[in-house]
Parts: sequence; C-alpha cells; structure tokens
Amino acid sequence: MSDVTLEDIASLAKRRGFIYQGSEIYGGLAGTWDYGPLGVTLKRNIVNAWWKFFVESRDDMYGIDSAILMNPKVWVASGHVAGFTDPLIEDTKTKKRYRLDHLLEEAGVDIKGMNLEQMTQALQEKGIKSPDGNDLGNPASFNLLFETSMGAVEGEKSTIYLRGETAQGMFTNFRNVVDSFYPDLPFGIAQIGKAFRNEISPRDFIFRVREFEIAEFEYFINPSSWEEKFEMWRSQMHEWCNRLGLPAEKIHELEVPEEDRAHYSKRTIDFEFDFPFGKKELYGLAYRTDFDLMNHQNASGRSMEYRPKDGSAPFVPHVIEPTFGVDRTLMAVLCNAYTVDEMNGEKRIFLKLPKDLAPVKAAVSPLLKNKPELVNKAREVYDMLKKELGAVMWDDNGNIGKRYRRQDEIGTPACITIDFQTLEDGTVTVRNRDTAEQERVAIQGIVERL
RNA sequence: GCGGGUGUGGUAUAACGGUCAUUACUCCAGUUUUCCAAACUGGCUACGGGAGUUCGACUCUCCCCACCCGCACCA
Repeated sequence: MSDVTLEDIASLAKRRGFIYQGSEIYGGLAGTWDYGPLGVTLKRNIVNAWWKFFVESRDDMYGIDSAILMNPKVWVASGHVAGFTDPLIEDTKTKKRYRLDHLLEEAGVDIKGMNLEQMTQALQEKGIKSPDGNDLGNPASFNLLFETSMGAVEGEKSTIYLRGETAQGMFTNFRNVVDSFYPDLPFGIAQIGKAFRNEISPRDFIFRVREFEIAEFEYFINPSSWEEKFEMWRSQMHEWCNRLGLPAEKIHELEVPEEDRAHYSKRTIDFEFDFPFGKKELYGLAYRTDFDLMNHQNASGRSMEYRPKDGSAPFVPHVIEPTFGVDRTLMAVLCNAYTVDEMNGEKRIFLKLPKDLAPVKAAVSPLLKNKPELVNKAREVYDMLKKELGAVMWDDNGNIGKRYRRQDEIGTPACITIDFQTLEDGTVTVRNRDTAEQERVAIQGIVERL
C-alpha cells in the first residue's frame, strides 16, 4: 500500500502501545520517543536477532558494551569536537541557509584548519554572496555533540560529551580486546547502544531523533584486503535486510560521493529504504581506513599496532564499519509490515511482522467468555503456551472477530481459540494473521505449529 | 535554526466569545454472542502550556512547547 502515511503508522504505534512521544504529559521533548510494552519487545527482538546474526553466529566477532560517557580527549582525537560542527550562514533575503565551508570551497578557499572566525573573515575578504546573489548574514555554528558536565561541585565541573556514535568505544577498546584474546586478523568488535546528537531539526517520527540506538561493529583488517571485506559486509547487510523481511526492491544502495563523505571515510555506501515519506538512509557501510586508530595512537601515545602471528611487520589495522540504526530498523520493519486489505467490506489493518520479530507470538481466547468450561480450558492452554513461549497474550474481550482484529493490529501471527469441540476432542482452531484462515490442531501440536 | 501550517478524550473529529464541550471508534465493567470490529446497558478519558484582552476565552492577541510541510542539516 503506497498510500499509507507516516501518521497512520505513528497513530497505530501509539494506540497499540509501541511508541509514545517522549515526555508527552509535559508537552514533549523534541527528538525523543519512548517505547511502550509492545515496542520494546519488538525492538529487543530486532536487536537480539542482530546480535545473533552478526556476533554470536560468527567466530571473528567480539561484543562489548562501552560507557556512554568518555574522556573528552576521545572526541577531540576522533575529530568530532572539530568536525561535528557545521558552520551555517543565512541568505539575508531568501532566508535560506548554506554551509559556510561549502561556499568558501566553491570560491576556491582552502578552509583546512580554519575556525569559524577565520572562515567569516575569508568570506568578507572575498565578498562572497549567496548563490542567489544576496548578502549573507552572520554565521552560526552547530555542534552536534551533546554536552553535559561531570562533577557535583559547582565551579569544579568539567564539560564532557554524551557519545555521538558508539564506534569510538570499539576503537578505545581495540588494545584491550587484542590483549585479552589476540584474535587473528580480520576480526571485529561489535556494540549496540545509545548515541546522542543535537540534531538541528528532529523529523519524521523516530527517523531523525536526538537520542537513538545504534548497532554497529568495526571490522579490523589488513588494508590490502579492504575491497574484498567491504564486499563481504555489503552482501551480509543485504542478507540481514532479508531476514528482517524487508524486500530487496525497497532497499537501495547509494554510493556516497567523496564530497559528501564523513571526514574519516574513503568509501561509503548508504543503504536506503523506501519509507512512506521517501527514500531515506537506513544503514551505512564505510571504509574508515586507519583514521581512528591512528588518531588514538597519536593522541594517547598507546600503540595500536597489530603484530601478525606469522612474524611479518606490525601495522595499524584498517577498518570496515557497517552501522545500523536500530530505531530506523524498527521503523522500516513497521512500515513494511503495515498492511491494509478488505474483509467483509471492511478495512482490515494488520502488521505482517516476521514471526521471530512479532512482540506477541500467539493469543489465546475462549470462543465465549460466559461459558466457564470454555474459559477454564482456554486458561489451561494459555498457561501451557505461556510456559513454552513466554510472549503469549490472553484475550477474552468482546467477540471473537474483535479479538482477531486487535491481534492483527499488533502483528500476532496466530490466534488460538478454544470452542466446544475442544472439550470433546482436544483440538483448537489456529487462525492465521495473514490469510485469516483457520485450521484445527490438536493441543499437543500447537507449539510446533506456531 | 528560518519560513508556512496545525494543536479538542487513547485514535479520528464537531461546534461555539456565555448552561454539563459534539460524534464515531477504541478502552473498561456487564448482558448477550457456537469463529472475523454484531447488538444492548453503564463507565473512564480532552480544549498543548503560560500570560493578556473581556463581566466571561477552547474560540481573540502575545509568548513558549510539540508536531506536520518546505529550506538547511543529517559522521
């Protein structure tokens, strides 16, 4: 359905307990969202699948969980304190904003190492106008790093940053992991966790937010093999999308041209997804070279060299970095799952979630709730399934059709109904979410059917 | 951050400078119901926040906040 809007999805997400606006009772806080009971389960299912696929099932991957707060020197060395800042300048007439550094570059100015003041001066000396030929106002710079302060005593506090990416935790622990395990090259260090960015304008539901979750890993390689490893992860990323049930035709690769690439990247491919509001970045795959390890080696004085076991010359490994926005993943999964079809002349909305991602695996209902013998039997089945599967829901509200529709909206793959025949022959009906078809199954065989 | 728009129960909405703020669905309790949002009864829940104008503001003005669209940004 192409006419499904983001509002439809956000509305259902709220109504059914997936995603709420952050701090809602106080009018909200821009760029923050809270996950409700079903949302957190869905997210956890995604994250667990990711960890299983990229970490646990491999023998060249090492998981870590590093601190959100890091020594500020990390962010200086990584280039984020300087490079995370965008100098913007406004056309005084059209009110359009432009990147000051871009305008200068176009005018042939070498801006390397310039601060905002120097750039402003260069702008004035050159008499640069906006692309529309108008005067430019005063530049302002936006640093996307979130600042906070450490220390409880006023006046003795020091400014530190909430991490803007999780990657630096992998780089700062490179030495530790090598010392603990001495893995063969290539190997990776993976992490899932929160990152924070002072986005200028959060947008599009949970797509661009100020606090978000990233799953990513740094894959350390011999630079001579970078192209081969890059290709390997490229295809693994497609395989991952496939496992999420995201159709290949909705995933698009974008070769990021040099001028748009991050300061550390020698090659970047964006994986874009067809969201209801357009084709937008979902994942990134970057060849970060030895940029980060070299910077940390220089700044910390600690060696980042890897000593090959065959006795060949030590070197600082290069890095391939696949990065996955967890919230964006969840959003893509939701958008992709949202299905509208017709049933008995009425609109039926259901979430066609892959079984292993669905927050509720099955719902159990007595056909009628005023017949104690049905309710008791249904309770029995429910207790049994709850023990086996965990994520099972009891539902006896309204009539049976209503329950089916309710479960449809939260993507429950199967509904199990206990009726009078159950009391006689021990079979139940299992109703399929996607086809709405039902099938009689013996109670003993339910678990295998789900 | 700029320009434009929007803001009424959980969701979607109506109206009005002046009694208890409308309706539908959802949700909850109950009656009923032998498989796809049936019916009936009852119930919870809203004017985003703050100032101001006014005898009286959900309605008019201003400020703030959030969301939507465009620009810009998006490591």
